Amino acid sequence: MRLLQLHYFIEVAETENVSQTAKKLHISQPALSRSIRELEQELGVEFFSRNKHSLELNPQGKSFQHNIQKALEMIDSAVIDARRLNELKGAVP
Amino acid sequence: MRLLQLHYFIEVAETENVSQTAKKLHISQPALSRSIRELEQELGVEFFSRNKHSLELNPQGKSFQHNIQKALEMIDSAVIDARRLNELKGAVP
DNA sequence: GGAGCTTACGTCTCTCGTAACGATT
DNA sequence: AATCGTTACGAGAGACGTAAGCTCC
Repeated sequence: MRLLQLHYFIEVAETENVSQTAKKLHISQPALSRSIRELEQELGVEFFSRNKHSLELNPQGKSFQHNIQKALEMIDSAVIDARRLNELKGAVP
Repeated sequence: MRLLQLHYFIEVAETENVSQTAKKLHISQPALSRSIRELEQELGVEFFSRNKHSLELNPQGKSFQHNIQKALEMIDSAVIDARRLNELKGAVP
């Protein structure tokens, strides 16, 4: 499970469209399709209902989307907080 | 920023000892040392005070440790929840 | 001198993009 | 016929382990 895969998943979950998301993320369509599929295989969970032509987020996918989105936001905040503390370093007289 | 790097950071932050943590994680000492350093370089923040022989977690490091630990737990929970929903799939008559 | 962190280097795995295919509308 | 998702393959980048160097107790 890679961090980038999780970001990719969030974007695809919002649009339910790989081609469109690939353009937005500036990566190729196959690379994005593979990332999502490998994530599902590794976790042993299918997040999308596939009919060989389109994707639809299922209940597991919706749950995962919600939880992972919060986790990613938390990581972003952790970085921002650390950088802020780093800026203040030595600012106390 | 890799997910594995964050896990490594959490472990090293707890012990403040790379060698010991490397044995526990079953990776080499240099690989672990590099992972931590690369994480710091990428984020532009130093998490440890170094005196060329030992490490000590600084305020930025403590903040990051706390926040990232919660984020990683949230990711774990997200996976568990998704798997649970997957098991229940089709269980409703 | 022993314990600990870092740098150098070769190898190997993995990810990506291009190309080709199958399916659906 | 056109659009969308998936698979195949070659190339490039990245991560790890071994070996070597340097510092502190």
